[in-house]
Amino acid sequence: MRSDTLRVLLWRRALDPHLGRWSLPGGRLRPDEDVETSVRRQLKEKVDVRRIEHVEQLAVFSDPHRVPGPRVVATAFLALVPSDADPEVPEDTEWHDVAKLPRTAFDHEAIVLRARDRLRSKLSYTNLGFALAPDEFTISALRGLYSAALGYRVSATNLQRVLSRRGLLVPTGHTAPPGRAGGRPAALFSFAGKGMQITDPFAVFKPPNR
Amino acid sequence: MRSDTLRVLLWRRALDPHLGRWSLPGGRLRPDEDVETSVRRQLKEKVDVRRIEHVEQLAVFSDPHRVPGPRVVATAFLALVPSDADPEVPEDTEWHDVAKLPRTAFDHEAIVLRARDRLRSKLSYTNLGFALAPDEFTISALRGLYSAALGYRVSATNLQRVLSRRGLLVPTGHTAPPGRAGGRPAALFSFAGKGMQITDPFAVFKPPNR
DNA sequence: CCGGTTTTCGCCTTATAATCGAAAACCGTG
DNA sequence: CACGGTTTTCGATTATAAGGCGAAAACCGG
Repeated sequence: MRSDTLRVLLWRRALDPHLGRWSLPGGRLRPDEDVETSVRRQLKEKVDVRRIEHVEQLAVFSDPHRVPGPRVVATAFLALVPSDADPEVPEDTEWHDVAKLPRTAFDHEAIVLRARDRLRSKLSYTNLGFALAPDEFTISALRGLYSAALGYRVSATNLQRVLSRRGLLVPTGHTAPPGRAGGRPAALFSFAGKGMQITDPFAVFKPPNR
Repeated sequence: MRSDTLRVLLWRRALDPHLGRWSLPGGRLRPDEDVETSVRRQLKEKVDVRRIEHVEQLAVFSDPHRVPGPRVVATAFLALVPSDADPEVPEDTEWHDVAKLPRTAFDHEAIVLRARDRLRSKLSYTNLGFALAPDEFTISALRGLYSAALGYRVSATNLQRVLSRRGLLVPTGHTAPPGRAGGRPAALFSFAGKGMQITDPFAVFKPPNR
């Protein structure tokens, strides 16, 4: 996630099935690890991504013909890094705007879109924003992130109020330097916690009392 | 799902790792099928379940030690049948109350609980009720189903209003025979559609206008 | 016809989200 | 240093969704 675009880390395939096309980082599962530790290992190995704030299972992709040759079952994951992390990426690896994906290898485009959809819905009913935002941020910066991820303009006013009421947003007291064009300096905020947690408005039909 | 309890179909293992314990139906993935068709096949083969109204991926369970011996990666699914289906089950297979699970094989208890949680949350923000309810039902019957699945008493009044406003509930015009104790005969309803669809109140932060 | 029972419906309250506009706090310039 | 231009912030108001409650409706058996 850079400033105002939702992005995904892809790398050019160096091997032959679909050589040269962009593909998601990944690799084989070792016999002594579960899928999540495998994913974390692969991210550390192949790309230098520090500060992975969130990792979650996305879905299994298992179409017998999703890759040429013998069938390969893939367990796709969604992993998020803050917008200010934007790490050095190794050779043949680039961040791509999810809205303008290049030609991808295999079914990776479908996987990316699924991940995007997952992110979109979870942004609304969880605190997942913490995984995209820097440690400190202004409301309008946050607005930018949410807009980019969700795909539509969100109101800064409303975003602040909703997140505040949910107790997710805490003011740091600090204030950001005003932009080159002047304007009131923005207050800095940070997210309350770091693990993902859903925000109840879920349990419609109400738990007994409360 | 029987009347007022959330239930899961388990069968006694006939083979040795954990012989005799209750386990989820399942089996190996064939090289020419994807995981979902595999699940549907297995359900048809091993248990005579007609009217499977919903099937969705739950999660991958891949702990290296989840089963003794060489590691087995499992892709767990959530499948739902209407409460009135309650099919004939073959030998060594039984419906078990999810609230009072017996000793299960491997990590199957964890899987069942995960499935239960998934069902619970989706009941609130999707039309997934259609997969649990008969084609026609009274509001109080539906209330029973939701209460059992969610684990807390839901108000029939509110349930009806919420589902109606969402356009999920349509009156059939028919009316159910009153119970043995008398009382006003209940109107019969049915769900609007059959595929799962999420009910927007999701997109908080608002799509532009509307 | 009458009490007992269950369902249905309307009215009211609460919670959450969205809209709007004005005030606050900064810039650079004359 | 007052001024327009700019961006952020905040309060007041409206809209929408959900929950509580009780009265009315519609059936039973006697």
